[in-house]
Amino acid sequence: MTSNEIRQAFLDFFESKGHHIVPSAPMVVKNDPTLMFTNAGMNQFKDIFLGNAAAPYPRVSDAQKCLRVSGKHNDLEEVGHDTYHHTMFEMLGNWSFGDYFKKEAIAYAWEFLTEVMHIDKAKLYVTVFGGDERDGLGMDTEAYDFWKAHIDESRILCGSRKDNFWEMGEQGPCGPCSEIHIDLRDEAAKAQVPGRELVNKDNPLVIEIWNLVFMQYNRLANGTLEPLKAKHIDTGMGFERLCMVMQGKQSNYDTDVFQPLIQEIARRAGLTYGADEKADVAMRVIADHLRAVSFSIADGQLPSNAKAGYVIRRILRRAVRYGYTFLGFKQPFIHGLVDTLVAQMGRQYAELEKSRDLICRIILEEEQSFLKTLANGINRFEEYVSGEKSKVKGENVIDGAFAFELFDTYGFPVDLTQLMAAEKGYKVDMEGFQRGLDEQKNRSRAAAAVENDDWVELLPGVGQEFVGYDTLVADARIVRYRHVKVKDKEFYQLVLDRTPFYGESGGQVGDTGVLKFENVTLRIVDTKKENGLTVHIVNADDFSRLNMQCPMADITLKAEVDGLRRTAIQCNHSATHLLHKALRNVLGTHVEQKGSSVDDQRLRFDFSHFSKLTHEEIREVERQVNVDIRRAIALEEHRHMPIAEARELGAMALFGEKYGEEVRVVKFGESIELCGGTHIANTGRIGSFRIVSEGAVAAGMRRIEAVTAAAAEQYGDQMQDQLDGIKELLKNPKDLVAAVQKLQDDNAALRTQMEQFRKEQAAAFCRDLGRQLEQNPLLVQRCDGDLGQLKDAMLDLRAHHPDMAVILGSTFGDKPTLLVCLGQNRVDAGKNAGTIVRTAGKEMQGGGGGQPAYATAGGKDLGGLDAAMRVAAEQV
RNA sequence: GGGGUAUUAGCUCAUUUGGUAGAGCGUUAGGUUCGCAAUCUAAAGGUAACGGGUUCGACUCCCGUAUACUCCA
Repeated sequence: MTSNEIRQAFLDFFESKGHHIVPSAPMVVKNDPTLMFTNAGMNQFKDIFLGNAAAPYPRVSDAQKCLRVSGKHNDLEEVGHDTYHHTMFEMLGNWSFGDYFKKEAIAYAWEFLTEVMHIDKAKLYVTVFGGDERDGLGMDTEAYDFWKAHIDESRILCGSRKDNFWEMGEQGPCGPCSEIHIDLRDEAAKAQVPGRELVNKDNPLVIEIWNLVFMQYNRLANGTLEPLKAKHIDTGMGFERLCMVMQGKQSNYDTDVFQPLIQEIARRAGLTYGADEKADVAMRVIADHLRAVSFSIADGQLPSNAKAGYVIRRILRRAVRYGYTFLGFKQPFIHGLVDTLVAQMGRQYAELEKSRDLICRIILEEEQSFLKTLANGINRFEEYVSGEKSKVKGENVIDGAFAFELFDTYGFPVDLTQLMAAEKGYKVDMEGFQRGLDEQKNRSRAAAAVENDDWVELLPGVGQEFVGYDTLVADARIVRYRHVKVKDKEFYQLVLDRTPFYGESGGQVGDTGVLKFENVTLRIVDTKKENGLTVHIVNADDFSRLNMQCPMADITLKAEVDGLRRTAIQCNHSATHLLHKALRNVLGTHVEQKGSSVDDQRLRFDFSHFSKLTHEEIREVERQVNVDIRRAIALEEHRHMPIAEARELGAMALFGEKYGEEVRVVKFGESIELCGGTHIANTGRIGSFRIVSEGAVAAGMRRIEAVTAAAAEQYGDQMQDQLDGIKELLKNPKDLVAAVQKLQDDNAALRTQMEQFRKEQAAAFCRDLGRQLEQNPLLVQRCDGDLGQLKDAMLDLRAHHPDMAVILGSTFGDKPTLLVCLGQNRVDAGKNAGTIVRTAGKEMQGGGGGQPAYATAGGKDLGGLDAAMRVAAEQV
């Protein structure tokens, strides 16, 4: 079976068992501060497990793209060196939300593996939770008994809490789990060591393929467990591993998921996969990382210098580095592999196919930039080795601090430093390097310390409702709150049962406003969304005042959104939709939203497009948006439309966004988008729209910033004021541009004339001094003039009068300046203009310095200038 | 979020206790050539990112801001 057939068989199987098949959620996670990327199949259902959202279907199944590169699961450095670690992989899963439980989950898994995949039962082992004293839990006998019906008891093993008790985090839903393992070894190996002794022992051929999690407890903040009312099933099967089993391979990388990529890499490198271990590792690394990076870009996460974007950049760089070192790719090559990947997976993941061009360009640009970083590092390394520093220590040792500087500041991988050092017979002081790295880590950890107290539940089990589409004021009760401390700043986070406040999401900023209770006003400084919860961030002092006054569980507060600010935000958000449509009209339908940020000041819109917008294009886009504003189109909003119907309507969906089965559709005339944000009731209220800037963000990506309403007027006013100011200065000419042009031309001509005049003056001055110097090589004189000009004159004179000594005193403003210039013969005789001006400068309460032949000094006392000149004259 | 580095001519980069801002490429003009490439000669091109401070004097030292790069979280 091909990998695509296997994936389809899985989905078909669970569909036949009454499961609803949902698409993979984006790999890049939004609205969850604890997670940057989807790292497990259950991520997109986290809201449901936490009880923040209702399940759309009782039974669901999918193939989810996942990325494990940061946090708890960080497999990055393992990838390539073995046969089964990946950054990006697919997780096949089936879920039951309060529907079926252990019995069916076990039966389905067994049926799929043995009757659909026809895997030999003699190769399979299962594990169940063996109990844990600390939690006071006994063995999961339920699971054990259900398994007994399918498999011989000698193949059921009991596992520890580490392997067989699954938890999402410190707190929250959790439960025992049951894993299915497969023994892929040959008969001889099996005869030597029985498979059951190798389960969960990191043997690459006795591996876990499926984990069935039985969520039945909730872990409280104090560590104790309470039973869940609704029990859930959460399963995850490694797709690449299943492919390996089904295709009779011993490595994930030998399946058709990776082989097309690996073969293409081998072809381009002129090598054969399997011939050399180091080259093989490199090829696996590149194949894996290409997938991770391409899918991330398709999901809208570009490589960048911070956070999630930086993780993606690092993955790509690791691939470039392996190709560079072990496969001899000194030029960008990874972008050339995108077509192979699209051919392999583009059918299952349409976003990949659609973003092919963008992915190619961005990877190419990143490769070029990293190769530059490498070249830069190599230069620095060569400089260091050829310089003195490395020889001071006597030994051929590269200072650890230097290796760390290369790595930390210039991004040069330390293993490359080691490699280059070895070629020159040097060693790198790795202990010193590690010290630097440790210090860095400690600094970061100390700075990142955030203290989150536990949630205080006031109204357990009470849900929350967002009413902000329809009203800006609502009565609300506090469901729970917690104290948060970030670097000496204290806040409280509140969850309300009803709220008009929009939590930051989809690029729209959170609302601000107040909560009122009797004579107490709580300022809400920001509103955020966390795992589907709207969290209100409240000033700590305000909250303490309220807290002291009354029992908070009983009171009802009045929640009021800052209406003016919200209106400004809504104008910008609605205008963003109009802009999106206008851009597609003017530039073409290749234009797609790649990022959007809307607040009360301005809107920012990133989109795919490959060249700079011309002035005319910008004007046309602006014009179309303003026409839509003048048409005063009423907002047409569908809050709960089935996604299929929305697509039918032609609504624009964004890749990288997670959509449920029911979506909200926001329609202004021909602009139809899936959007959860808040909007103005009628485009007419936007008033006016101006584009403020247009520029590049990355290869193939442009950014527009614009303003609307009052801000647009203000922008126009500023421009007009500037223009009026210029006009007035130029006495209101008929043609302003021509007038400015003339002004510039005149100015240039005058400057040339002035320069000419100055040169002549300086030349005359020089001639004059020259004549005097022929009479007497010592010249002491007061003069006025530009210091720079005098300098040029002096240096010119020096060339012709090796015996000269010129001392000039001048005043600039109310400050005296002394200038001493000596001919070469005097310098050779040991005279030093620098020391002379320094001593002479004291006469006018100043100091100075310079070079032996030419020096200046300044002072504060104008009256001392003559004395200073006299002192200098005595010393030349 | 924290640390480090950088920002100098259109581009790539030099400039050491703070004391005369330069090079290569590119541009322009001229020479050589029927013309082009090539080459020679010359010229133009600078608010040293921005804003403060220290100093007689700041590209250089200090503080702040912006942008980019980079490492850590």
